[in-house]
Amino acid sequence: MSTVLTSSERGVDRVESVSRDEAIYRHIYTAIVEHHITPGTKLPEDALAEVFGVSRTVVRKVLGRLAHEGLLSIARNRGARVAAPTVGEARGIFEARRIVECAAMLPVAVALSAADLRAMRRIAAEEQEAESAGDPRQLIRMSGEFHVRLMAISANEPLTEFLRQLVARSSLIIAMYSSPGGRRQGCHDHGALLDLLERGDAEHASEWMNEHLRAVESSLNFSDRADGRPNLRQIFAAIDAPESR
Amino acid sequence: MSTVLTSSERGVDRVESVSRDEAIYRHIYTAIVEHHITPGTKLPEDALAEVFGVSRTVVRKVLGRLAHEGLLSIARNRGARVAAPTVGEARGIFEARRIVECAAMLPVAVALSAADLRAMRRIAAEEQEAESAGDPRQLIRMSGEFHVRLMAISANEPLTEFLRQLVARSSLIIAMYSSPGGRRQGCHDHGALLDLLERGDAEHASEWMNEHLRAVESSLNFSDRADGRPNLRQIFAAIDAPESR
DNA sequence: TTCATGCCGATTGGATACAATTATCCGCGA
DNA sequence: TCGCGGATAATTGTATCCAATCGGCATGAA
Repeated sequence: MSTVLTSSERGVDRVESVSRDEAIYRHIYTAIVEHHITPGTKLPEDALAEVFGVSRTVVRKVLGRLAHEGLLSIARNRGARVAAPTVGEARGIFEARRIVECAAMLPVAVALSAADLRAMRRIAAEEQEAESAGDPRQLIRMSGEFHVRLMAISANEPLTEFLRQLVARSSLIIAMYSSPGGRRQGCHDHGALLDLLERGDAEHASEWMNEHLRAVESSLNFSDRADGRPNLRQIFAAIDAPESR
Repeated sequence: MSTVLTSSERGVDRVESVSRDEAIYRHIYTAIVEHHITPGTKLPEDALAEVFGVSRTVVRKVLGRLAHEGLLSIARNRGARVAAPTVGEARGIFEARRIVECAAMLPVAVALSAADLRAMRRIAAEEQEAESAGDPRQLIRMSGEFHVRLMAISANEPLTEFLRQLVARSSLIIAMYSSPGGRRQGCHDHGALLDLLERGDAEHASEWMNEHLRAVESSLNFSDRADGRPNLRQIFAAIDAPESR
């Protein structure tokens, strides 16, 4: 536990230009987005500082950034926790994605080059591979990558950055609300969207995206755990009946 | 210069619940957005710490937040400066606003209540007052307020927060590129948009917003100063001709 | 048994000290 | 006179220290 990661384990020496802050940021970011740590998990400054071999100062900077992106929630004097979006927040995030991603299909279709299309098809293929291989972690990574890279084709930096945050938070939402029995959220083939864009049919691409995001959202199970803390009254109302029988 | 602001000057004691960080953040934020400090101005940690009567630690935290919102640019070991968006960045920001604000007109029109409409009309009226009074600072504040509050009606927190950042950065852009001779950017009457929304005509509201934002953008003068540093070649190419004449 | 209260350990917030990097200014040489 | 180093001052980056706050636990009373 007290072992300090080597620089290769931290992935620092691979690209020398990446600062130490950035490397630590990516570590925690990836751990959250890829479900290595679950919503609600506490992230004590001391422990992180020890793990990464730095002082709390730099850890706090990184935590502040992650909190600003909505991946952590920091309560004063109570430290940082992996964010646990409420149902309301989750709905808001998906609504924002629908508005932004659908509207962006027009500029994306306009800017789409042959090279872009090739790169996107490659990502879609890797996504399919991950699905057949039953690798949910890789699947969620490539699915997010697909949406963000698609937006990046619009060459609009603010929108792309915003969507990156929304996609990351979507991953949190999936960690919290994905129903075990529900079908995989990646089952929709992103290739169909690329076909539409290749034809320059931004109109239908936008509609496709809208339905896609709605499908992902409705595959989630928002009813189990109520907003905020669990709704004890509702839970025990259901349990009492069998006992009294 | 070395005078520490009193708590009333900092606006802290008005609302006791606002933390010190937040108060300092708002001070700097307002100073930037309302053009009290111009793009490119350096903000040394020491000086700010002295002015606000805190240590560099808290100043640094606030600066980091502002940088993350795109209002400051921080270069390593070179400190923070008020951001100076390039022409490309400026275009990207306005494009993002068009995409987001136009698409949001539908949910806004759906959610619009009578109280919302009243509040928005009040803001539009204050905007008009500021314009007739020739108070550009108040005008830019109310214009930004109008757009953000309008988005807030959609009750979508991520989108509203994103737009708040875009509007703040738009203020920076106006500070850099507004042509002195050009007509005031607030000349478009926001009341017309409210009329459309009152009728529930989201379609035309969206079109109106699109044209409005294009009008604001085209009232700017992007040709004078080129991207990044001044394009010397272009400048001297224009100057050489008269000399050789 | 259960709830309230007070103390103690643990963790975070903020300030200061020190290290590292950069910018500036001055002198030197071409 | 202009350009080029080099030394120094200024500013930022990081670590550590101390104070403040919170949560947990034990104790005691109802």
